[in-house]
Amino acid sequence: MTKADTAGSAGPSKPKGWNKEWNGCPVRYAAGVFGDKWSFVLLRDVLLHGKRYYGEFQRSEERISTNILANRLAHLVETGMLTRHIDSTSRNKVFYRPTAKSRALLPAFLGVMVWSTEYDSCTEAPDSFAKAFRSDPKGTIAWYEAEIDKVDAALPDPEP
Amino acid sequence: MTKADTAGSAGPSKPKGWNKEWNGCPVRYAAGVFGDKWSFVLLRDVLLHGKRYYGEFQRSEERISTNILANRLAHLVETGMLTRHIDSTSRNKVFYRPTAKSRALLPAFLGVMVWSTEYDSCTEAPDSFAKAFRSDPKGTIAWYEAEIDKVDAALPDPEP
DNA sequence: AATATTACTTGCAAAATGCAAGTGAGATGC
DNA sequence: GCATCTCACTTGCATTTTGCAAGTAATATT
Repeated sequence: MTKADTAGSAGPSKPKGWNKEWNGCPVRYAAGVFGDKWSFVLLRDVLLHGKRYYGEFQRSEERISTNILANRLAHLVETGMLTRHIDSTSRNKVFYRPTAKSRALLPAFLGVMVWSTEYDSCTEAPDSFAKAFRSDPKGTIAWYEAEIDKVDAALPDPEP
Repeated sequence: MTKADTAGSAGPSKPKGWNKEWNGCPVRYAAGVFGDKWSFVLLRDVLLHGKRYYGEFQRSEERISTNILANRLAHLVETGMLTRHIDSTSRNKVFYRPTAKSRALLPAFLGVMVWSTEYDSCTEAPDSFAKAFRSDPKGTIAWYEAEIDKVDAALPDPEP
């Protein structure tokens, strides 16, 4: 068994309620896919911060522990939010790419950010962001989509 | 000490990372406020299903256990998403009302629902919902806002 | 006065999380 | 060709959170 095949084979089990019965209702479904702190933060890293490599996620400022990171990445792959690839230029590295499904979350995600900048008194997001999104949501979404495309275009050929 | 004063005084402690350091970044802030299964589902009940009373939340189909329910309601009150009131017509009952802050989440919330209806193959949401939101987001939001107003208008005079 | 409701609280077992220390495959240096 | 390093996880164990069942106190009902 190679290292690349073992991902998600062990470690902590999934959070409660992340089973087949936890869908049907759209809110419940969403909660099952990204309704926990770490999945949410990882999606941010992928969609907004251009992070793709395991090591990049690990180094992000929230300091997720490595077993939870592995578990959540596997969960996001399982739920079709990310795809996992071996870096062809350095076969011991792995990267994760957002899928159409996770990219389709961008509008809602940005909506949440606008809400946060309005209600978090210590927000670090510039006022210009909320302003831009409110005056031209489609344009703002398109800008983020383009950024994602740029990041993915710079990645090596995905191996599997 | 009266019963009405004891809410949130004990029970399980808050989930990790729900402290003062977990803000700044808008995504982290949002995760701190409603980035867990139960808070998310409770907000759905309040914003979309017109639920207001402790007993109503308890009876909703996900069967939240009563200690977690009390804990999450207290958390949502603390974070300014809900206000807690004693029912003046039956002083052993308590209801919770959405604030401007939680109502401001409606657009993002509905965006998430549209996403779910698109990607959950067993979604129970009608196709008409996503269609309506996509063709007229503002109108759809306004409709839900009006529903919330109706529910709140039917409530007894809030006591404290 | 007795019983029922309602909104929680408490105790305990089960599960998830966090941390530190592995492990094994592939890259790198010499 | 072998030691060393990097990288992506895994494992074990202590701590924390969750879930369940059984209270409890205040108010309402009969």
